[in-house]
Amino acid sequence: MVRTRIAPSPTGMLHLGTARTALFSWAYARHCGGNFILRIEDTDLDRSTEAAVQVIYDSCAWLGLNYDEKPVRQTERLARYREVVEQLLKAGKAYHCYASREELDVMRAAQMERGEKARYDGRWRPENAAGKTPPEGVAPIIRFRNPDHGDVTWDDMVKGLITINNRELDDLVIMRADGVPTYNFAVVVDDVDMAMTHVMRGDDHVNNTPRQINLYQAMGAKVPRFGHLSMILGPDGKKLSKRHGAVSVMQYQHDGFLPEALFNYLARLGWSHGDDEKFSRDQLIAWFDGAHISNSPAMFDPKKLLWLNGEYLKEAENAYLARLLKPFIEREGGVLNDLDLIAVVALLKDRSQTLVELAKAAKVFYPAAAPTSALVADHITEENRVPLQQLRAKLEALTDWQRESIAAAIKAVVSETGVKMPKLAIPLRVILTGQTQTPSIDAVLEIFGRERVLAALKLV
RNA sequence: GUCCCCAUCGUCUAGAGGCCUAGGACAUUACCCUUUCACGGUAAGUACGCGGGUUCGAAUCCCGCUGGGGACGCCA
Repeated sequence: MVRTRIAPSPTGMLHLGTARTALFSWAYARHCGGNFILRIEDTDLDRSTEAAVQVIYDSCAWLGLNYDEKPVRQTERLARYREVVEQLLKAGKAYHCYASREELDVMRAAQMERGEKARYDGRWRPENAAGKTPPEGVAPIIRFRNPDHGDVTWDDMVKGLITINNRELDDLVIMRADGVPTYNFAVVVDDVDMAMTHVMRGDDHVNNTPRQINLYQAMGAKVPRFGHLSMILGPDGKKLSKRHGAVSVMQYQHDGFLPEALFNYLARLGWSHGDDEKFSRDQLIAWFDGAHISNSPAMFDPKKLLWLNGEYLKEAENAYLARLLKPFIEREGGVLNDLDLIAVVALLKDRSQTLVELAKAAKVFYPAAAPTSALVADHITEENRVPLQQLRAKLEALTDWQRESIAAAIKAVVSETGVKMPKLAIPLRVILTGQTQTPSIDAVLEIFGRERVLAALKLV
């Protein structure tokens, strides 16, 4: 049974990169009929917050990344990590290290200077610590005794065979002095205990993987299949980060994106299925078999996401959109009743790329929005005053207030008076909305309603 | 600096030796539609980083170079 997971740390928002990794893991599990699990990696006690945990839940829920089991929190498993550490210590596969942080900084700086890769030199390894007395009052950390020789090789789901020599690796810290495990250790213990079969994560973890494989082996556990997803880059070609702008999932909700659009975009970034650009969750599940995952980094393209969002907006159900739009309307300080909201959405959805845009465009329909008299004066000329008055009469006489009949009334005025269509439509737009650019004027009149239209035309 | 990874239009990508005078999508430009602005439709330009091999034949395989990215924490 395939089991995958996403393991974010609750230190702020859910990053787009994390979300994409989650999406791929989720899709793969779903494709295989397996399980997808959420694990909160909160071992960084200083930076983890409850609020951030909630953000992770919210982000997953918004994107529809449903998990199959109760989320696991690493801070609830501290006893288990200590238990495994004890076993490793007893087996001579881990040891206490008394080196101070300052001491290690000096060591690394010296190594870099010599042109070497910075790595722990093993000064407290059992074989080196023989004659040493641990410094007074220093609580030791615990390091994993990494093998000295040989290669670690694994067949990566996306990159193929990767081999790293143990000489490149050092003895990683697996537990802090306070008994809290570090990432590399907790991950392995958890993935073993949770029976993970496939571990997908960012490319930036490639260097951790060989050490983790050594840990799996030291624990006598089965090594899962790894898949290292290439990075998402910002427009400058560097790893996507906060300084590039919006990188948090919930920010996109706030900015008026539909979850299905972000979902689709993220799925398509670094994965492909022929020429398919727009696809549903079910299609992704059907197609996502672990192949066709790109092994080169991909730049995040906000324009394409915007386009996709526009596509999803166009095809979304009016009632669904109206519901989503309401908070955005309120944010813009507007008021529209539910009936109007649906009509407005129906009219504007294929002209907007985000809910924010849609909400802004909807402003012209707010009861409060009144044109300035100066603007009106500019557009009411001797040429169109009479036609506008005629139109008012025709509209007043209409028995139904439907777009089609309104259009017919306008056309009748055009043919009877010979005034050009724009000369009639533009002033109407201005009188009603204060803008020269709006959707089709008959549709606008319909939404405004008979009373508001007739009242406005009275001023002509 | 050391190690790891990567390399097709500006961007996301298709391409698993001949189907490629390299396809799709976003973006860009032009035209059409049109009551304005959008939507939509049609079209155009734009790419296999360089150099060596292997092969009858290479975007596809190998090597080197160049370029880019990542990692080198008691962060995850």
